[in-house]
Amino acid sequence: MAKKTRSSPRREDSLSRDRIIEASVAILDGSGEDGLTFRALSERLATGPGAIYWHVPNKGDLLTAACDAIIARAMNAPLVGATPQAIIRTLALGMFDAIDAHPWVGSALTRAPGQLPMVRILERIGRQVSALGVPDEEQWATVGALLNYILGVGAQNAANGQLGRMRGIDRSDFLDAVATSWSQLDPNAYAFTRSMAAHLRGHDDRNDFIAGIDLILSGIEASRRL
Amino acid sequence: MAKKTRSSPRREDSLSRDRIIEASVAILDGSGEDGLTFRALSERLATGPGAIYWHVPNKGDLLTAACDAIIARAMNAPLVGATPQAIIRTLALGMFDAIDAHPWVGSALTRAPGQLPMVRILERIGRQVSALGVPDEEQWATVGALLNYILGVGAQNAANGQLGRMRGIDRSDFLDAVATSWSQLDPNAYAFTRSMAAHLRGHDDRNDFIAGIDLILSGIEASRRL
DNA sequence: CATTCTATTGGAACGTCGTTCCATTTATGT
DNA sequence: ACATAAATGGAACGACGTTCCAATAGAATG
Repeated sequence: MAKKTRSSPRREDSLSRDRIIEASVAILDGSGEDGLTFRALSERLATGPGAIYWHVPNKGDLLTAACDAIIARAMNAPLVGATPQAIIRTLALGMFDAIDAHPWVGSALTRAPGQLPMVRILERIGRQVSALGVPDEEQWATVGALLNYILGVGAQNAANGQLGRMRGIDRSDFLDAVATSWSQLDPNAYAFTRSMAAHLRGHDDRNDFIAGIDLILSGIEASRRL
Repeated sequence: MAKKTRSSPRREDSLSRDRIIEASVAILDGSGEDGLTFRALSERLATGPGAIYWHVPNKGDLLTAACDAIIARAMNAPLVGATPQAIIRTLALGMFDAIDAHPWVGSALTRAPGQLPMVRILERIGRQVSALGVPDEEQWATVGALLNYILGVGAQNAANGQLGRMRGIDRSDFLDAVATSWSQLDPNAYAFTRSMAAHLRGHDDRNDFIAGIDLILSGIEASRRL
């Protein structure tokens, strides 16, 4: 890769970081994480791997950049919300929907700690936590609770999609298979897990996700009242 | 790979699933996720890749099995706790410490959704949530909040360790580098993140982690009182 | 004890990946 | 028009997960 210089492209059909990222997102959406290879990318862009490396340092950075393109879109959506709580809920749902539409974002996020995509989310949520009146010394832990919960659900959704794809079945069939295997566990050793198997079938991911957010929000409120 | 039959080994130095998993854990601890290859494993066990495949179906399953060995140890530790809350705190800290000692477990966990290692954690936490008096229909979301938070922190710790290793620096130096890059962000667009940069240096991961657990626990309590 | 059979072994080989290298092409500045 | 530098694209490298298969070693059989 090299430093950037020129402002206007030298050729009409020239390569650019943005075109590469755009193509990467398309491949990731269409073929999942494993589908993104420099060879697939070369073919789609009608070029060779070497040309791509002129614009992008390595695959990890490319994945992070593709992830950031999605996150930036999700976090720049206009926020209509009366209270900080309402805005946090909207932000969280925005993340959920973004990862639901682009499952690879879930795992890409966890591989880029402290980098741009994560910082975007941290900032948006942090401001609302601050607006909530959480004292300075508790803000990190509070934002961390929300952020890590969102990341945890996202990573889980990503993994479900990935495993399902590998076995050639869709997400709900995969969850069904998990529910079946849970219901065959030892009744004594895994009583709780067995009781959850029923709930796992046909539950609403999104509802359960936002219920978790509400739980944390009410924890924040409870702590604030002490 | 093949089906299991024999009970006693045919040779003294014979291969076995357990010996392979044990060696995998050693390699993962010593060289991180990328260090675990069938070639490295072959060398350590003084055999060839083909022999390993007789006992293990593929790399993914091997990683999950290695992960499960760590999780099983952590979740079978004796639990002394007066209240369900205290037990949940102990379990969560056990997970934190296990991932801190074996960072690769953090990312291995997210790649095995609904499988044995996750189920172990789900069961242990679920029982305490149940003991807490959370109504049946809220148990899934409640356990999910705790579990996903733990997973999120774990994945984050794993990623920090992995990125640090790649750059040849240790964890605290890596966090320091992140803090530096945060403090150079635009003051208007990233005011909150900048204010967190200071906290990031020299904070106690473990304390912040348990503070998040307490936040969720108090949210559970608050919801229960409604 | 000799022989057969089958579970296991270990190393060679295949296809794919990320990445590097480099000869070639294209636009710019003189 | 020519020299220079930016940008391209395809060949090649080393490492990986996995498959294949000829060789072994203990168990079972006679």
